[in-house]
Amino acid sequence: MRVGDEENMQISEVAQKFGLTQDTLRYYEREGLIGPIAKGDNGIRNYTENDLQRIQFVKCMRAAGLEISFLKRYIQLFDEGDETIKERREILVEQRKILKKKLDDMQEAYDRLNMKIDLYDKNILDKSLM
Amino acid sequence: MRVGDEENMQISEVAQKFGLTQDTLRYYEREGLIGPIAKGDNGIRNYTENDLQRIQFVKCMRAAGLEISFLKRYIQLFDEGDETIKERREILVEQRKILKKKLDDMQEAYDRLNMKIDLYDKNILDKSLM
DNA sequence: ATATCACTTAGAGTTGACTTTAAGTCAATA
DNA sequence: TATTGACTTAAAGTCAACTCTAAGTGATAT
Repeated sequence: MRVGDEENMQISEVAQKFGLTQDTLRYYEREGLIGPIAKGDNGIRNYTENDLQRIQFVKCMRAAGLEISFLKRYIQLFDEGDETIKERREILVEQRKILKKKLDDMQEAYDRLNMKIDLYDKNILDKSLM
Repeated sequence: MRVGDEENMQISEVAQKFGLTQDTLRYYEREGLIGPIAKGDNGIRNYTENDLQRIQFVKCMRAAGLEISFLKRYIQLFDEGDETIKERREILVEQRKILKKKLDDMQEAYDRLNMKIDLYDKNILDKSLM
């Protein structure tokens, strides 16, 4: 184990923990979604607890389909401090709206799939209808 | 108006009706998701009621993020007739599972956005947390 | 008749989000 | 000491799903 940084993780461990690839983690950093991650004398990334929290946030939002560009903007504002609070709130509300629409669309498709499967189970299929 | 086909629609009308572009409709057809759409003597597509139902199905599923390749496969099986019923049901169940996972991920992100916005409204922001 | 408009095709280009490649450093083990 | 493994970089490549371009046809309006 590396001495003097028992609490920090390196990229392979972080990738493992979140089910992301190392490439993706470096890509997110390049794009300004996380970090910049501090590096040791050897040039190797050392992820802090705070870094991990941001990655968790990004992962959750990406899993929901929020765009890299939005996350980039939000995190940028976040790091700029308190004077951006109003704008941050606004873009969160905007994203929530987009997400809500997608959730509704997906729920509709989900219900439709359920009904469809139900019809398959009951052997009552309309040959003209998908 | 075109004579003898009052009940059918041409591509611009269909595009309008579903909020898709003409390019997308032709692309879906090329990929085997809909049609092949019958064409008049002039070579222009004439969408039937049945075509519209399939487009509606495809649109719903695509809005939920189901892949073109799955839709292509499903529709292919559908057109092959009754001996594919078992397989069709199986792939529907598989897609439902994928969709459920996405719905859950999105619900999680949605809840998180809601909580976040709530904190912004109450002015209780933790400076270290996204 | 000439221009405009809606359509047609094949094929090339775009976008977002990774993912891979090539070439290299460094530390630990056989 | 040599090789293995984990890391580093910049840049090119990939993939899905469109989206656009170029070149053309055929019907209708001026």
